[in-house]
Amino acid sequence: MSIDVGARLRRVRLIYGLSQRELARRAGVTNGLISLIEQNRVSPSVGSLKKVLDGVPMSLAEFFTINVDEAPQIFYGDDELVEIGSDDVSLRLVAAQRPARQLTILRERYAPGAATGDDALSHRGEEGGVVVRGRIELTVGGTTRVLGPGEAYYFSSTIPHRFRNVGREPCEIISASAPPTF
Amino acid sequence: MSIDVGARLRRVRLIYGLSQRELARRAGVTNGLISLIEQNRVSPSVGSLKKVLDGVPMSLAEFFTINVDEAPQIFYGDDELVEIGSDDVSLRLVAAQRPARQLTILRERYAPGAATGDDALSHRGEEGGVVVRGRIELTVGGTTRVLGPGEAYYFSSTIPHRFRNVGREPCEIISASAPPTF
DNA sequence: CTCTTGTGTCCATGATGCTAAACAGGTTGC
DNA sequence: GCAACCTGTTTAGCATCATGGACACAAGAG
Repeated sequence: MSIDVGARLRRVRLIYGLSQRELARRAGVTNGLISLIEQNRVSPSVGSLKKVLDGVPMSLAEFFTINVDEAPQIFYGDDELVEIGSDDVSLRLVAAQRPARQLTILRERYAPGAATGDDALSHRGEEGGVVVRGRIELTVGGTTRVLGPGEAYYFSSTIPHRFRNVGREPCEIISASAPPTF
Repeated sequence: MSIDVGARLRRVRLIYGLSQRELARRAGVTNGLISLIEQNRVSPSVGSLKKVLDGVPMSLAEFFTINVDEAPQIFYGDDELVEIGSDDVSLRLVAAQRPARQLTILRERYAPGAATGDDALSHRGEEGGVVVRGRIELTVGGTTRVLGPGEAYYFSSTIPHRFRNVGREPCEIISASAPPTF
């Protein structure tokens, strides 16, 4: 069938946490147009679609390339980590099946209530990590989940993300990112 | 600036050797529309562009992904072949600068008495060719034969081989080999 | 409760895409 | 010569897109 431009746009917009009006403002179009496109009530001109995507920003190539069906796995349960270590050195690999990984490991500790800031982070590369102690609220794109000890995450750093300790005890995470930003 | 949809479409269409009318017929649109799009006199709707590309066929993702700037060179003039041989054995390479070549095509010219060297050649892949002018003595493994114009050869490059011009006039061969060694 | 501010949807109208057909130029064959 | 057929371009008119604004609903603040 035809490409579901509407669903794609809606997904992209929500991943970046924008309302129709906010996206419209950034793109220099009307909110009504965003609404009509997302409902597939119109087939936007390439020019219009480009304007809209410039507000994200995202290229037309990216837009038509992203797979809306199978989103890459973001959250991993305790039992979804792959053990690649030995008896005395346990190495449990996150996103083992994800191709072309390049990781730098960090150890992060969050005080109760601490967060990575009011604005969401967004930068090059990919990052992932494991909660060792405490509980952390992680927002990636439009999805939010509270992770506890043993649970993990892995996502592309270009998707806006934010960490916040919602527990009463310190939270500890073993994380990795690439390419190194520090 | 904006994506040059017109140039992209024209390039795609010509790569596939279609006229505006033929593409229009396959796509179920009018030839006028193809013309207008290629001139960037309109910004086609995504739906229309998809219809057009279905006539190729090509996906929207492909369409926006292809690099329209660096069009691979198709035709090479005599002086556009890169010389990689020596004085008495001239090897002129086709599409030398093209990245990720799968094939090495050479126009070889042997001066009278010239040879590829005292030791026999041996490398990966397969190679073959046709003698265009003169006579060449080709030794492959234990077999030797003299080939004249119109005659050809094909063998696995791992078998030791050697070329030698046994005639009194220059010998010219068009050869091909894969994977590329240059 | 009202008022404000956010969300997404709907509608009339002007802007633009798209079609059908005519047009102009080039090549082939009679 | 000209007729037939190809090529890409242009144009009038109709269909569709895109806008600006109204509308309905929900969540908070006072």
